[in-house]
Amino acid sequence: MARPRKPLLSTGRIVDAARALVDAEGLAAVSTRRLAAELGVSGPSLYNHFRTKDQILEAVADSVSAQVDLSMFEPAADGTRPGWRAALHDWAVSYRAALREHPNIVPVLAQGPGRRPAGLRLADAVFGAMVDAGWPPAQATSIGALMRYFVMGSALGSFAGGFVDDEDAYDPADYPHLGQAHLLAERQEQVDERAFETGLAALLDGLAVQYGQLTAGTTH
Amino acid sequence: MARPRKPLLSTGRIVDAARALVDAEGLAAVSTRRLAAELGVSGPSLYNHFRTKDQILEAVADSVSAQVDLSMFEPAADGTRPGWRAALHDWAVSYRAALREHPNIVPVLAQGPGRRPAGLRLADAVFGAMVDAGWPPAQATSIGALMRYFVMGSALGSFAGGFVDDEDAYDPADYPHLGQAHLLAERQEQVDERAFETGLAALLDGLAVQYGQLTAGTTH
DNA sequence: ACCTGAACACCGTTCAAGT
DNA sequence: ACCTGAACACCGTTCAAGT
Repeated sequence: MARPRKPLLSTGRIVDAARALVDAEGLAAVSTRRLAAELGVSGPSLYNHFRTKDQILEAVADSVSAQVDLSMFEPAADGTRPGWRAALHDWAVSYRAALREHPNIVPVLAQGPGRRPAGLRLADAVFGAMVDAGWPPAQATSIGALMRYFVMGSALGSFAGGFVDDEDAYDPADYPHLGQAHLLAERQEQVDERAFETGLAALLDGLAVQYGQLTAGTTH
Repeated sequence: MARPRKPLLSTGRIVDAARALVDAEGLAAVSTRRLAAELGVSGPSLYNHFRTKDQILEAVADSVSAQVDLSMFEPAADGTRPGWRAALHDWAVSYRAALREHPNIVPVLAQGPGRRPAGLRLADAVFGAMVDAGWPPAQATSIGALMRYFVMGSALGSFAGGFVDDEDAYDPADYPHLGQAHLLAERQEQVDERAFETGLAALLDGLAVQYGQLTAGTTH
């Protein structure tokens, strides 16, 4: 067949298949030929729907950004809003959870929103909410950036999983304090979860101090 | 020539050339053939010194980890030590500075220390210093992890540089708060620097609160 | 031990040809 | 408009052959 009466492919089908492949086998497993085979077509067919392979991966990244809950930045039905601290906390948790469901695409996401709509919506929501809460624009920008650093860093790779699960790798003569490091790998999830919550709480506590100084500065 | 009397290659020369290539043209530009050409040999020659291309990149990553200053975790000549907060601050600044000199290798570094000696030395130093400062081991682990999240996230990609430098990309109807976002790209360095310092200060302030509660708990 | 060229099984992308 | 196979210029890696 050369051209079917109904298109075999669509951008949506390609993105779904690419995301499944990335999740199952990693970024390196995604080749245009492999992805096309998964979709039952030949490799060059994809180029009718995307200009490059990179744009397919960008679309996968954006589909993951789109999963992040942003509702905490909107006023509730009764017109009230959660405080900026609570909103920021819940957003960071949702953000990290979305990335951890698709960890292999995080390096692509980490390149910034660029022109990806879901990434831009996310940046718009957090910046707008911080400004509305009384943060000066420059500080609101910093908050968007530093939260991103922390969430991306925590999702990019497991801290605990970065250590090999082999006691012999940690010679006490070379690394006197890593005697238990080989245990990290098996408690990966707990270790990373706890570090994330600890860091997030510290970050928000520290920002609250700065916010207090801000208000103090305004009053006199 | 088949085999020269003096080896043409060494692991050191290969790593230096690979790091230069990564810095100049990015990870994607590193192919075994290209790297070999840069070194004046044929592609397969590299396999006499490294088992895979990935191991070459790991070695480059470790050579960057080795640049991170760890001296703030050691006792000074007079036996005194900086406090854990000051040490952590200076370490984070040095860590980020080292990564920002070689941003293209950060995704490799972000996979964790694995068996890379400089990466393990770094993890050993910060964990040991936190325990010596009185943090319980589990919390010292969290601190190592959360500092890594933040530094890696801040080095992995510029926040500001992630936005395109094109006013038309930010339709006010879609992104009501991103009217100035196109200006971020040109102030990239300042914006990221400021966000990093703001976040680092917040993180350390927040940890200081937790440290205070720790001591309070011990006394009664 | 350390280099070479040839070879294998892949890549991303372009393009003319088909309907 | 949307698919195909053929082709181009690449990949990482293996291996027998050379000294």
